[in-house]
Amino acid sequence: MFSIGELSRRTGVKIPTIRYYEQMGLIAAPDRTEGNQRRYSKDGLKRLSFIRHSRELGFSIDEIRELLDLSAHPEQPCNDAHQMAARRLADVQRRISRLQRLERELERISACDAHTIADCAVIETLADHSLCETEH
Amino acid sequence: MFSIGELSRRTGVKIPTIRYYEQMGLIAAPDRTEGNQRRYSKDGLKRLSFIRHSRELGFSIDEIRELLDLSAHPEQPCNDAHQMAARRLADVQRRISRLQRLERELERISACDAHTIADCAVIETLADHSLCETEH
DNA sequence: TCTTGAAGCTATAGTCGCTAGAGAGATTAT
DNA sequence: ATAATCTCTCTAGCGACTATAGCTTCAAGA
Repeated sequence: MFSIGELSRRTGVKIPTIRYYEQMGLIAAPDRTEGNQRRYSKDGLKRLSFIRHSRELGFSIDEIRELLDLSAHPEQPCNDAHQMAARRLADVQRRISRLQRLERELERISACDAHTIADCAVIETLADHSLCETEH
Repeated sequence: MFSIGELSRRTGVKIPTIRYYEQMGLIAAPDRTEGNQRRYSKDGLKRLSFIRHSRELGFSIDEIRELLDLSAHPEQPCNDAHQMAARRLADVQRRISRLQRLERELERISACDAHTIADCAVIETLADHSLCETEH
């Protein structure tokens, strides 16, 4: 049995966030002590780890809810789960290539060595979109 | 002179977002028609393009405010602007490498070809963090 | 000139995923 | 017993928008 602080330490999820997840229905309301404090079981710990990990991978709260529903029916086909992972993957890849374009442009901007704003590339480049290497 | 809709079309910034920027003090309140509708000048267009472009590069509203302040004083040194670009760049690079780790993990997850949830990698992998290749 | 339909106005509330604070009560260690 | 630390609920705030309702104005055609 863990207190909420203990659970927080073990999962790396902040205390208010745990309570928020409970409110959102992602985790069940746990048993309470006589003094009304939450006490979590190993199961609660596992579920929260699942959630944390999924969030880190970029799944939204709603998607995690779906995944949790899926995992509650282990006899069913896992197509849905795979589709979700594939969507996540595609999204992550899109974000990567977008960021790489930004990286190139910021590198270009940073390379300038003018001494006053008047002839400095940062403002110039940001002001005039047509100067960009790539569209975004 | 552009209407707000025209400005929106030309910059790709949505109408409510333009009004929001005005409220936040990022763009000046423009002149109005007799009937109280906003009318923008070329300058307004330029400024909004600057803002849009900066947002796309990941600058926050506050950072953009700073950049706009800087550009209003072109006689000053541009160190600040460069520092901001450099910070942005470092941040973008961090985000890229983080996403690349997620990409690898999601690829691994998606590669599974089980037929039911019970022996499917998605849920498994998400549930047990220790299975991850890398820490995150 | 009149009419009609698109576009614009303000104000308010909602989104997502938390995070922070106040003020009270519970638990734990000494 | 007491002090220090945790935890409780409730409310409000964050950033950067987005949506809605109910109204007014504009521009183009008849």
